[in-house]
Amino acid sequence: MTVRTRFAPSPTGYLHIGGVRTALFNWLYARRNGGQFVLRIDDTDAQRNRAEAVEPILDGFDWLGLDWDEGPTKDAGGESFGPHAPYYQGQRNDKYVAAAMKLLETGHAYPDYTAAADQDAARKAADKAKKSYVHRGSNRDTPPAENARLYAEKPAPLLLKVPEGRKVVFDDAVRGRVEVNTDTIRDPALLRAPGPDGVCRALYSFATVVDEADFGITHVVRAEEHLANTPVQILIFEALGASIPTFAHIPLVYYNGKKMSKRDLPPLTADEVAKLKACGWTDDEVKARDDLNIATVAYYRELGYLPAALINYLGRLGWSLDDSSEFIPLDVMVNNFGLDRITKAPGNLDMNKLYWLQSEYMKLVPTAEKVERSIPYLKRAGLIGDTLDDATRTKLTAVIDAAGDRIKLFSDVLAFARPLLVANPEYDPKAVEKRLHAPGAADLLRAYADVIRGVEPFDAVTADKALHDVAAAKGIKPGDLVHPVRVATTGSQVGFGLFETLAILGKAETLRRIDHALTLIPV
RNA sequence: GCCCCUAUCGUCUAGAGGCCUAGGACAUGGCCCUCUCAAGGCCAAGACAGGGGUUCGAAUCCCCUUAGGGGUACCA
Repeated sequence: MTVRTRFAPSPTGYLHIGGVRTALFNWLYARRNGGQFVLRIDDTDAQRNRAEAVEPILDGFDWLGLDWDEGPTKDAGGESFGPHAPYYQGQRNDKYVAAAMKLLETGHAYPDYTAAADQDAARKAADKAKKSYVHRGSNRDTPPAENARLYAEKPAPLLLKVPEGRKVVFDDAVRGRVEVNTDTIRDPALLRAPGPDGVCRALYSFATVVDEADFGITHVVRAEEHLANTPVQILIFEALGASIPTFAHIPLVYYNGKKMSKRDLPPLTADEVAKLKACGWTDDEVKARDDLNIATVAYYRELGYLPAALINYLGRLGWSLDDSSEFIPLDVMVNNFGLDRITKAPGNLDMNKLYWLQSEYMKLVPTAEKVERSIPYLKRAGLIGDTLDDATRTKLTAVIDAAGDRIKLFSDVLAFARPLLVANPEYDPKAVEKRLHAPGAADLLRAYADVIRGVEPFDAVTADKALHDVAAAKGIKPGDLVHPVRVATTGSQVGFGLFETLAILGKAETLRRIDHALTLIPV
């Protein structure tokens, strides 16, 4: 039997990284075993079924490279592809109703006419007696034929008749054996009472089981929050006469020891906001994007993380390859993935470690590719137009090459490229104060300018030699000259190698900038 | 309340009775390299939640306690 896994997000308008990890495990397991990975949209909460809510999810998967074999089409227009279409639960209600009617006829389900008030009272009474409330509906013991007649006449919530005095046992692929007594399981609602449109809509647990059976899902890998309703679902599988998939409940992803709820997530740091603004974002734009937090894929994408780094990090969170591997490229992960090495305890999102992995992956990206991938960020920042002319591309390539490992995120390219791409650098007042207003700085700059005027050819090596010559002649350490020259030509105290910087600027521009910097120094 | 799950350095984890004086990684601290910033090299500090058992022997098995978490809907 081929392995078939699935991921079933609710359309909320953004893609949560906890969900991505669950999806990744499903995807990995399917790919490892030559099976299929199915994407299903759980929109039984009908009103929210809008393309705009689904799009960020599909878009995110696309960016991450997690491809699905069956499911909604990428345009998020509401269409599906695959042998079991549609893959939107909102479009599958007739199937759920049909399955429920079968259960009604076979006596596995019954309508419940219990008044809400009576149910509440019973619940409160049980609570008072320190017992768990296990709901059993009004028509539980009515003959099936009678119930079917009643239901046709007067539809009500349709409940599953949970067998009494039994144990539901299953072997969870990560938790191990789980046993639950059916006497502690309430009769769950399968179908709601008719809505305003007269339709009886399926509840999540029922819809999911019907779909799992219909899609032929063999392995249900999902978040731990679903562990508790697994016994109920197994009972539904049994009533349906469907084969029961293997379950694997993976622990949640926490942040600072807590579930990642929006209010506990940190706001964007000043550094992150600065990076976005360097990429051309306005304060209002940043504020308007309330999905920009560490729990969403959008955050990583906008700041310029590599999908490969996020995937590695998320895959390694709660799963390990062995006792020492941290850097695990996707192909290695695919070839070695198994449900048996998933941890049982929740894991905390560690931004430091993710960032470290990001830098490791970034080191491996060839310069030409870095250039290509930086283009959207540079465009947004207005540093380049719609097309990248050859001269700028050459300059940009040189910048990215010279910046090397300093570029951790694609948004970092801006900090290195801007001073060199722009007509005049912005002078950081602190840098000017410290390096240009230092005693003797102007003389040193003039001395250096005088020397390089005659240097031919002008490149990193000759610029370096010229600086050392000047330093030696003046009897100072090279560093004492490097600093003022750096600030004079880039406006900043930090950057990659000074001589690479000067080479990229060229002799004429270097001299022009030094001249300009001299005007900033009071006589 | 009731049902269920979980528990190793700050964090992610290795560990399935003796290979454990508990290994690796991120983060942290120190030193080296160095024109700044990165990168790199070396070193350091840092954990089996607590208590009972079982056993010749327990991080590993059992029980209790404690602490977290999930569920308890005509939500998903």
